[in-house]
Order: sequence, then C-alpha cells, then structure tokens
Amino acid sequence: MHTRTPIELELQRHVRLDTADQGTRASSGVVNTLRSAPGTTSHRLNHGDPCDQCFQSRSCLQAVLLREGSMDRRGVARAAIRLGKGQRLFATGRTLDRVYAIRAGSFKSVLRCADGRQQVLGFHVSGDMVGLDGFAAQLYLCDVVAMEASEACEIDARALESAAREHSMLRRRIQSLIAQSMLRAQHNLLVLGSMQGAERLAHFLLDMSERYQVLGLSSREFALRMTRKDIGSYLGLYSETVSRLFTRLEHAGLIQVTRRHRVQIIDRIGLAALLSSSAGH
Amino acid sequence: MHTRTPIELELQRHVRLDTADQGTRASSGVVNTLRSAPGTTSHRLNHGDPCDQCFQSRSCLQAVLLREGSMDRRGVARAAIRLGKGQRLFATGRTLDRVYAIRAGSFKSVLRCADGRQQVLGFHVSGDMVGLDGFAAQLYLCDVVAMEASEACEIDARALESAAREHSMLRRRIQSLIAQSMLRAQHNLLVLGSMQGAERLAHFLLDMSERYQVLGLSSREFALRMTRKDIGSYLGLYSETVSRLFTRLEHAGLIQVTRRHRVQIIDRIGLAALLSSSAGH
DNA sequence: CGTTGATTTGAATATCCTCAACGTGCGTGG
DNA sequence: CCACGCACGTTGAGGATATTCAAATCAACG
Repeated sequence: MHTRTPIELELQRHVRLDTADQGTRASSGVVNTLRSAPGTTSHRLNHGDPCDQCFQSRSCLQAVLLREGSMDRRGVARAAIRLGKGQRLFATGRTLDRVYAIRAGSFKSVLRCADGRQQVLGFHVSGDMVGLDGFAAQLYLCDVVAMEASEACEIDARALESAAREHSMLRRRIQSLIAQSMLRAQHNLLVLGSMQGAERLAHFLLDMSERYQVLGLSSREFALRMTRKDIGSYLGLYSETVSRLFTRLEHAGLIQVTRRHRVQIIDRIGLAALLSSSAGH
Repeated sequence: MHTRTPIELELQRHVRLDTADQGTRASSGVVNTLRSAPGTTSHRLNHGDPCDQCFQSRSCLQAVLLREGSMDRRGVARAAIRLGKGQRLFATGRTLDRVYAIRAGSFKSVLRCADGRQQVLGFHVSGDMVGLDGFAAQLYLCDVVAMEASEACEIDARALESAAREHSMLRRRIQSLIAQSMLRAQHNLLVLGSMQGAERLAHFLLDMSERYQVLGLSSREFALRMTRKDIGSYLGLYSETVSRLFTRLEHAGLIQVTRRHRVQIIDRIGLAALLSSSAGH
C-alpha cells in the first residue's frame, strides 16, 4: 500500500547525491509509472534520508539549512511569525521575497480568480514548505491561508537562492521540494480528472493519514482542520456531497467520524480498494 | 478578453530583468488575481518580449539561446529529431538528460499510473518546450507522445544548466518556463475542480485558439490533432461527453466543426460567456 | 472499395448539484 | 456558567449533468 513508487525512489536516490553533475547514473530502461494511491508526493521526499525528527523543534528546511551550514551564519532563516485563523501568509501575484517553513498549525493554498471562482490547491501542515512553487517565477502563485492559529518560519528568498547557488546539496533539496509540488499538482489533476467522489475522498483521507504518520502522529486517527467546503473545493465537489460521502464511508464501516473533524480510519484496505474501482477515462 | 492578467504582466516584466538581484522592485500592494479565462499561461510568456517570429525556423528557446550566445558555441542545442504518430519523446521516471523544443507537429503529455489509469496533462505545439517540468527533479514527470508526425529539438540538460548558471538572463527565462508549467497545472486544477463540461470545453477551445494565434496561425479556425478521448482525459470527461458537447456548442452557434478535427470559432464572445456561468464551489 | 478505428447518437442509469430545512458545536457576551 | 447567535454540517428531495453500454455513422488509409 504505502510503498514508494519508482519515481519517488528515484527522486530520493537523486537528492542524496552531493555533486552537481555525476556522469554515470543508470537511466533505468524500465518505464517507471506513477501509482494512483495516495502519498505519491509524501512528506518524506522533503529530506533525502535523515532528519527524522525535524518536525519537532525545527521545520524541515531549517534542519537542512543547519546541516548545510547555511543558517544563521548566512542569515537565511529568520524568526517564526504567528498567524490567526483565516490570516494570509502571502497573496497571489505578490513578489516572492520569502518562502516559509510551517512550524505549527495548518494552512491551505488557494488559487483565486478575478471572477470570484476559487480553488483550493492543497493543504499544508507542520514541516511543509510553502511558497516554493512560485520560486521560479519569483511571484507567489496562490494565496496561503492559516486554517487555525499557526506558526511559520520566514526564509529570505534571495539569501536562500544565493546560498543554493554555492551549496549544490542545498540546491538539490530545494529543487526536490519544487519538484514535489509540481508532482503533487499533476497528480491532483489525475485525481480530479479520473476519479469520482468516493474515490477522491478516500484518496484524500489516505493521503492525509500518511502525512500525519510521517509527522510521527497517528495515521489511524487525526483531525481535519479544514471545512467541508475546503475539502469540496480541493476535490472538485460541493460541501454537501463531501458530507454525504463522509457518512457513506462511515456506514460502509471504512471510517468513523466524531465531532465533525476527528476522523478514524477503520478499514484502510477497504478505503484503498475504492481507488482501484474505476478505470478512468 | 485576451488581456494579460496582473500575474502574467508581472511575470513578463520580471523575465526582462537581466541582473540576478535587483533590490528595488515595487511589490504591488494590490492583491493580484488569476482570471479564469484561457490563456493564463500563454505561449507569449515563453519569451519576455522580442522573438516574435521564433516559431518559424527555430523554436523559442533556441532563439533565446542564440541571442544569449549560448548555442553552438557551447554545444547546448543539438539537431532536431523526428517522431511518428504515437511515438514517445520521453518516458515517466527516466533520468532527465534532455529537454526539448518542439519544432513542428504536436504532442501530448500524459501521466500514467500503475493501475492503468492515465491522465492527459496538456498539449504542446510548435514552439513549446517540454520536459522542463521535471527539470528540478532531474526526472521526466510524465510521458510526452507525438500526436502526429513531429519534430523536436534536443537540448542537453546539463549543458543548459551550466549555461544558465552563468547567464542570468537565460536562467530567468528557463525559470519563467518552469513557472509557466506550474501555473498551467494549477490553473487546470481550477478548470477540473470548478467548471462543468461545457465550460471546460469552451475554455479549452479558447485556450487553443489563443495559442494558435500566438503562433501566427488563425485563431478563428484550426485543427485539433488530438482525439476526443484525449480531450476527454484532459478535461476530466468521457469521449462521448466531449462529442456531445461539441455538437451542443455547434447547435448553439458558437463553433462549427468540419471533418471532425477542424474547428471554427463563430462566436468567441458567446464561448467566453460560458466561462462565467457558474460560480464554482 | 473495404477495413479499421474514431466519432456520433441514443437510451437508461448513476452521480452530483441545487435548494431548502434542520441540527450541531463553538464562541461571545451577558 | 448559561444562553444566544452564528457558522458549519447534515440530510432530504428533485433536477441537471455526466456516465455507461450499445449501435450506427463517418473518415482515413491501404
């Protein structure tokens, strides 16, 4: 179920390499494929290998920066800032001057349209980096909003960039994070494009479960801090439909919901089985 | 209709700057927004400003490379290769050693899952760059398949990277292209997540129309080289539904379809009006 | 000119949206 | 601490939209 996909393994292997160019990497003739199960772009990708407890006192990249000797000495990382529920970390279109490592709490990133339409692109929890998707553009590509009282650590983008230019290891890690968000976006296109409601929700729950597990929290029971409407937007459904799907999964004995936000995964296998039900387009 | 969005203008402005760091860029306090209309990530983004005819004899980045003095002298660009219909330019998960500039023909990029599910992520025509979305990961993130007899120009990734490290202008252009594919993916999430069938198809048609216009071809009449099934996968619909939607748009007097693949846009305003019909989630 | 694969069309069904009513939990302020 | 208001969540019923399976039609190509 939660085995790494070939492309993930490849990515992991990749980001461990230190030098900028190594001539003899085996290009596996095998056609690697992405699996549809959740976790295709798991948190684990953030850091090649060690850093198992980076989520505790410091967020991932901070730990990386420390190891790389790129923090404090170079003034890259700054103090953490606090945000209340609903407050925005940054806004679409603004010049990207900082990226953020989430220290505590949870955020959503949402794409806003001029016509009022909006789309939740993803959710971020402690340990995640946000803002990196706009690093190449040097512009924030979406809004990032706190879903509860949260804390994030500012990282100066320019300093990070110049540090990355010198430290190939750091550069690779940043690139790996950017690749991760690219992968996630593309994978979500598959979810929206070829799964139906129940599958999407099951996928979402398993994905969240895995992310919490990586954080050292329970993968069996966790709290969803986002509203049904947010989940709906993320999954391309209406909040009423999401609600109905929750109860359907509950009646099917796959999950149990207590006090609206607390989710318990009863039958992980059954949930995963939902994902292979329809072949898609 | 086809005015640039704030974020696009910002991007354009951005990629024209030569130096790596410029301290005093105005960070507009205005909350920039994305519009839902097609063309959010148009071809025009590929090159900041000049290079209006780059699509003719040379593809975009080639022209850029020439101007930057990064081609031939450095051996970055290589000869074009030919592909027949259905042939793959590269495969998911393979180590990224080259990126490609499409010289002629058209391609689709498709995400493949282990369970057989697959999702068309986008279509690419003459002048587009493909493979750059995996540049950060140094892995191809999806398959790219020729939809007709096509021609693409190989660009050595490692040489390109090292050239980019020296030429900040080139680096910015590459980053702009990567940002473009990120933007496109995120925008497509919005399309799949918050539009219904007719809107999606209208959006797709207007997007293609604009892309052909940028190529100097007619934006009013053009050929769609992909199958209904491909369009369906791209838009999260079944091919039958796509077919029905085509005839519906035709009966509504918005488009005209001849010989299955030739599309004429009759009422551009009407098509665009479809996009603002539903508010979304 | 016939074969083949893609497309269109039809009919029945499933899924999801929509509107509306109601329930629940949370925080505020008395 | 309790009552209240309010946002969020759930549930129901009906309708719109999209899927599914099947059959017929069309266009391209040898």
